[in-house]
Parts: sequence; structure tokens; C-alpha cells
Amino acid sequence: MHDTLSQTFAALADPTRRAMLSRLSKGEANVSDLAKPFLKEMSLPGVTKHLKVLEKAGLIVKTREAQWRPCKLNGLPLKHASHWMDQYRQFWEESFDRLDEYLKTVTAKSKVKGKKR
Amino acid sequence: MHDTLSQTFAALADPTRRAMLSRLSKGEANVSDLAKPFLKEMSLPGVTKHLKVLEKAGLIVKTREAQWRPCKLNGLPLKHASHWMDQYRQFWEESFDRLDEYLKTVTAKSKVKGKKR
DNA sequence: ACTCTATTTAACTTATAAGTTAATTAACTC
DNA sequence: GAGTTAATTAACTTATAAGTTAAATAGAGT
Repeated sequence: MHDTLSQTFAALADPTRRAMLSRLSKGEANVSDLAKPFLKEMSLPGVTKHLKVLEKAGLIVKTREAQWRPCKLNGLPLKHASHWMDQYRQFWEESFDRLDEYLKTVTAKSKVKGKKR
Repeated sequence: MHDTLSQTFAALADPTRRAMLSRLSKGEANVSDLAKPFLKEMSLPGVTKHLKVLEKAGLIVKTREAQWRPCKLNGLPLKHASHWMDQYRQFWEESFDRLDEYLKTVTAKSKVKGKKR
């Protein structure tokens, strides 16, 4: 699937990539900076691949500076993802449960009323 | 990767599954209800598999009612995902760009100052 | 028990993701 | 131009995801 939202979520569905974004939220970093915390678990080309996924998803922007490739975070895809999630906010906010409970109570009461109590 | 956040994002990284969640945000639905919009593009077992992914990610809860399996949306994983994203909010909100611009201006000015203008 | 509807499981294929090592490109330094 | 550092590409392996068809299970209704 190559729709934008799917690409964004797919890119976020990996702890290594999320850690890279977290690092970038503290400021620009080049590839070897970003790789450093992972080189015990992973090869450098492995890191490059993760960065490619993030770049294709538009979550990072890679520029050129001599032999380095400074990367910076781009929030736009996160904005879209976050807005998509907002439509479900009622399903995790406490007020929803309360409203739900309230509506159930009301419905129950009107049923009793309908029975000419 | 079987960490919770990865599972959530992976489950969301598919338009069919997101459409199913959207349907469930309008109320409970059983498997065939959920399947209906996709049966031109996909077989029923295909649908079942998508629902399993959503269920394992905790995004839906499946119950039993005779031969039907009513599903309902569970917002908790979305809550966690949304909170995770919040740490990046500054990267998509306009105020960030402004702060960024402001800081650049300040820096530029102090450089001039440093030159004993 | 037979049958119909709803849903899942099994077994399989194909595509994609995630990782590797080895080789290559790019830009710098001496 | 030889060597060094930074990063990527190529070629490959292995694991997982996404889909299929065919068979099986679950629960009614007759």
C-alpha cells in the first residue's frame, strides 16, 4: 500500500525508526550519529535502510554537507496521522465512557416509562 | 517486533483496516457487516485476517452472540499512539516554525552585535 | 439429523520487509 | 593520487504479511 497514511504508520511501526525520530527531535544529526546507538545490534546498511523508509514516508529530510548527510525531522506526516487519530478521540477519553453509561441509563429509564410504570 | 506501539502502528498501516475502524466508530458490527464493503476486492478469510491483526493489536474486541461475532472499537491503543505523537507536536504546529524563525533572527542579530557594529 | 448462515482454520503462494556482507561512490586530507 | 571517513548500493537470505481456495467449526432453524 502506498497511500500516505499507510506509509506513515508503517514507518512508525518499528522501534528503531521511532528511536531515530526521537533522536532527531533533539536536533539535526547525520547518518553515523543516528546509527551509533544501534551499531551493536545492526549494521550500517541496516541503518541506511531504516532512514530510507523514514525519508520515503517524508518523516525526515536528508540534506548534503560534504560527505555527511544531515537529517532533520519533518512533522507534517505526523500532523496528518495525528489528525486522523483525532476522529477516535472519543473512544479513549473518559468522558466518552461516562456519556455511554449515561445514555444507557436514559434508555433503560424510558423503557420503564414506556411500560406505564 | 511485538512491542505494543509497533503493533498498533502496524495495524493502522493498512487502508482496509483503517476503514474497518472507521466503520466501527459508528457502532458495533459483526464480521460480515465489516466485510461487506470489501468483498469485491477481497475474500472473507482475507477479512478475518485483517480483523485478527486489529484484535491482536487490541484495537477491536470481538465477542460472541450466537453465530455472530460482534466487534467493537477499543480506543486504548490509539490513546497510547496519540500520546506518543504528542511529543512531536511542536514539529507540526505553526508556532514551532515561528519560534524557529525567531531564533534564527536573534542569532543573526547577535552575530552582527558580536562584530561590534 | 439436515441444512443454512456465519466465521474460522489449514495449507499454500507471492510479495515485501528486514537484515546481512561485500563492493562502490563521494568528498575530504595529506 | 593514495588513503580515510561517510554513506550508499548490490546481491542475497530469511521472516513475515497479505492474499488465495478448500475444508472445518459453530450455532440456529426445520
